[in-house]
Amino acid sequence: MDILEYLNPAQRQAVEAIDGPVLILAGPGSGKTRVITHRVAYLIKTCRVSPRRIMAVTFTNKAAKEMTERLEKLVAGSVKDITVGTFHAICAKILHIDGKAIDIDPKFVIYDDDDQMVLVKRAFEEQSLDPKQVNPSSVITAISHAKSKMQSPADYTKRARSYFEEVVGRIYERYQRLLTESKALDFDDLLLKTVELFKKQPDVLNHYQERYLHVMVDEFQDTNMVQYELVRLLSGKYRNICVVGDPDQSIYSWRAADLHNILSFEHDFKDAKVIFLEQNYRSTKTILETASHVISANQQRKPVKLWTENDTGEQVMLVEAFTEQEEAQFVVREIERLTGQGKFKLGDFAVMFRTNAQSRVLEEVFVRYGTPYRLVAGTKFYERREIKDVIAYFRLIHNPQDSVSLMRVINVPGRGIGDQTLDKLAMWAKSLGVSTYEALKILLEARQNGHDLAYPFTNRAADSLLRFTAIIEDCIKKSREVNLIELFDFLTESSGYKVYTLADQDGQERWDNVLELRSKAENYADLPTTEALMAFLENVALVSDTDSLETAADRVTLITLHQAKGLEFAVVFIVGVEEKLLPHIRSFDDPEQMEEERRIFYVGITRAKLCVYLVHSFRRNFQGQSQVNSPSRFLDDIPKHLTRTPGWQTEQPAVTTDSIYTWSRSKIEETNTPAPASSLPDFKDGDRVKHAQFGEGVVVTTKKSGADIEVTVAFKNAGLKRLLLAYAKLEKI
DNA sequence: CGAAAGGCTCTTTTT
DNA sequence: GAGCCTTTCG
Repeated sequence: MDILEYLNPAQRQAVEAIDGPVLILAGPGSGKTRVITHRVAYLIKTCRVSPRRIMAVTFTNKAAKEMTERLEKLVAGSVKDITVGTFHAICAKILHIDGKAIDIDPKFVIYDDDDQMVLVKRAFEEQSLDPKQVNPSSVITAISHAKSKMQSPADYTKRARSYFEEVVGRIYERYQRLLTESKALDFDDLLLKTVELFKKQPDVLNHYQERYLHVMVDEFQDTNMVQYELVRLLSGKYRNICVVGDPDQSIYSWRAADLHNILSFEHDFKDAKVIFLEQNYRSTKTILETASHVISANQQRKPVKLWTENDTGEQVMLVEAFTEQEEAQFVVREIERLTGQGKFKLGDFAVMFRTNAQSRVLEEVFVRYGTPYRLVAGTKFYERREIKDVIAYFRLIHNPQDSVSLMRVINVPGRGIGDQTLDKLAMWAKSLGVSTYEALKILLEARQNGHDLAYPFTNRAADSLLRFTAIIEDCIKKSREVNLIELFDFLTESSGYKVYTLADQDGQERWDNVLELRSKAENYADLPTTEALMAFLENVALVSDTDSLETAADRVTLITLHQAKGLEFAVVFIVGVEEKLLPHIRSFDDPEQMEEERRIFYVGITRAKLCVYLVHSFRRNFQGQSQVNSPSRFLDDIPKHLTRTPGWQTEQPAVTTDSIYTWSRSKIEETNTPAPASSLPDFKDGDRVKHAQFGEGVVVTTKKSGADIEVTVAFKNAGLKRLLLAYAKLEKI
């Protein structure tokens, strides 16, 4: 097979440019992944580079997985030797092996954002700070951004200029100490410590530089400063670094991603070859043109000229719904209509939204209509309580210093260990100058040896603590004797967790989840248990289960715009294309954020191959309260000739007065063919009526409107509405 | 100590 | 509307 076959000239150039730094600017649908995978294949097959000496870094696990799968088809036997993974996974591996050189215990655990929150709140408490005055999650964000910029707590504090920053500095410092005490690293630390390792230990760096002759980075526009520093260090020796990105698809600035890294790259590697991939193979001309108009309104960007040989295709459909229910209903019905014509199957459709909260209504309506769907990242497996509990037990066995896990499970199932006891235990441990778990062990040993020991809690509390400690100690002992699965079973039995879970209302379901975790652990049963435990814990920390979404089933995909990046669908619905939602309200006072919102919208549009529906709703429930949203400003950037609206919509444009809703388009509610007006019951002023949605009310006025009759009704609960009889299904009562 | 109820805030995107 | 926290009561 010729690796260069079927590549266009620019793609081919990108594949063949293997010496020295390369920057590939790849528009949506331009065959980016194809270029990377073929480049790897070219290196291995044509240039005879050992697969061991190639690293391909991705941003998400999903991307890593896809790359592996596609490489499988090109260089089957070699795939296992290529280093393919996310920044975080690769760094975790490096730190497990070489972290000792900068005092990182190989038994470190990885803290996710929940764990982070626990520590930050603990830091708040210790500093007597009120979480209501300073928002802990904004502190976490600030800490994360500081880490992304490689600022230590001291660095940060030095620069603190406001009260908030001063608080962040204090919390950051304490938080970091708590992490160290727990022998834990957060996500940012994985990157930061690896950079630190490389900088402080030149021989370690040298080893990795020697090994990785070729380094490739996907989604480069999403890298932050640490990540960029990391690849810069790694490729510092041979300088065979190839980064692929698209500044217009940079949508992760909130995670400190910095699209300026692309500029820095050109600056740091002045001899870099720059290759543009501009031919789009995915979308129709209309879709590509629409997307180009949307993104062109951004000021902070270089103009690019995307083009395609694909058909012109259909116009983009602009739809206004009344409520989010109607919005969802329109989507489902349209999908039904299109699949009914036999042109599409359900798997061809995606419904995209800005915020996860929007998915609920969609789900409800999909369920009501019986339309199969898959919700990407609904309730995540690893976020379930029972899963987190069991993992916490394992983390504790692996690393008893892990205070977050200890506190999580010490009283789960209930052992009569309450806040009082825990407070006293913490104080006691502090006075002894040991960690909480060490204090527990001291207690256990004293009891076993019959020593007297002064402790500040009651004997009953001490007994409870000892029972717990004995369980963990037993598990630790067991972990030296049995494999991971046997340990799993021993743990869930001896801790009482199995009985505790099954006793619950939906206990069977929760226990089934635990068993699913157990089946994941089976992958590690052949390894020595200590090693297995480490690999298992690393995997559950870094791999979210959205990454392993089955795509085989023929279902409609419900997905956030962020998660949709990198995917493609025949037909794309973007819902909630409204001010305050897309652009999101949080971006209103920041032009840079606003540009990012536009890029998010751009990413959504460019996912579509054939059709795009942009749907907004006149009214939407937000925090229980209904609010009126106007169509997104981004829609103004789309030339009219590229769009159309559904027939029913142009007949009766929405009219609003005094912020009172005046005209319902509930026609999509029940029937597409309204009953003839003549057969409608007559309503006159004062009639009491009932409406499916609005409830009971009284007719205020009636008036002829074309073939139909418009009735204004004062509803008891929903206020004044003007309704068309043909559609509104009013009942006399 | 723990369960239950009530009150509060806050809602972007995720490795 | 949900999740989190605090309060209250047994």
